[in-house]
Amino acid sequence: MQKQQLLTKNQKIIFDIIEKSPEPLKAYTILFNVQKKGIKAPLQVYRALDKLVEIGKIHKIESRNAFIACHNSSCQVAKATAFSICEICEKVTEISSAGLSKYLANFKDKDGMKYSKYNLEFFGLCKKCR
Amino acid sequence: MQKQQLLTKNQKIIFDIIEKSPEPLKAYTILFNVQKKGIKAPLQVYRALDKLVEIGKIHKIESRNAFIACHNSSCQVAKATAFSICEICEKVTEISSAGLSKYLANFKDKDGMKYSKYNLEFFGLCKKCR
DNA sequence: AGTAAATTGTTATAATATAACACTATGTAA
DNA sequence: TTACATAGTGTTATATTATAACAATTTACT
Repeated sequence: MQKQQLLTKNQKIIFDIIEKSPEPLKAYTILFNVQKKGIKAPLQVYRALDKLVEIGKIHKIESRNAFIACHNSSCQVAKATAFSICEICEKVTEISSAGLSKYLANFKDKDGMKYSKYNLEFFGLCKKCR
Repeated sequence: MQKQQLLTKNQKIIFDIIEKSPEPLKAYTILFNVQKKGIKAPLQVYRALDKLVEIGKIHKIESRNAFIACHNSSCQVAKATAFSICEICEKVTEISSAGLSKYLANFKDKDGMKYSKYNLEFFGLCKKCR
C-alpha cells in the first residue's frame, strides 16, 4: 500500500478515476473526465497510463483498448494477467486463480521455452447476459 | 482446404500477403503492399481482415495490432488462440498445445463459469534473442 | 429473371497513440 | 549547496489504427 504514495500528481488523478470506475476506461474517456483537473492533452494521460501499467496498478485490456485497476493484491507487476470479458455488456473481471496462474507460469512451449509474462482474455457471456 | 476457394478477390489478396509473411502484418502495411493490386482504401483491408479473422484463417495479435495466418490446422474458427511473442525481435509464434487448449477450454472461474473463447499472449525472449 | 445477402468502392472522419522539444521537480552524491 | 542524473510535465503537432455512411456490384439461390 506504500506504492500509492509514490504516484505523482497526474498518475494519481488518472489512477483514481480508473479505480473508481466499475468498467474499463478508454484513454480518451479518461481525458475528457480529467480536463477539469488540468490535464489537457492525450500525452499526459498516456504517460500516466504507461507508468501505472508498468508498476502494475492498472492493466490494459488489449482487445478493448481500455484500462482497469488491478484487483489482485498479489499482482504488483503487470506480468501475469487474466480477464473474463462479457461479449454483450462488456463487463470485465480480473481472474485470480492460483491454479490458472500456476499452470501458465509453468507452461513450456514445444521448444521447452518458458515465458516470464502473459496476458489471457476469456470471452463469453456473463451471468446477467445469458 | 476447401475454405481457400470461398475467399473473395480482396480476401484472397489480403490473405496471401499475410500467409507469405514471416511476421505479423499491420493493416496499413498490408494496405501499402496491395495498392498495386487495386486495393486503395483502409476499409477494403479491414473488411477482408474482419472476415478472415471471423472464419479463422488469420488471427489478430491484440497487443501488437497485427495479423498472422493461422498455422494450426485444427483451428477453423478463431475461438481459442495462444501465441508467444518475443519482446526484442517481435517474432510471433502460434502455440498449439493440446494440454494448454484443453486446460483453458475447461477452465472455470470462481463462479463456475466456462468460457467459449479465449486469447492468450505469452511474452518473453526467443531463442535467438537471449 | 428475381431477390436476398454479402461484398465492393469511395469519401470522409473518428479513435487511438506517439514524436519532439523545452521545461520542472526530485533524489542523490560530491 | 551545488552539481548531476532521472523522472515527470506541458505543449503542439502528427502518426497510426479503425469505422461511418452510402451507392454500386456481385453472388448464390429460387
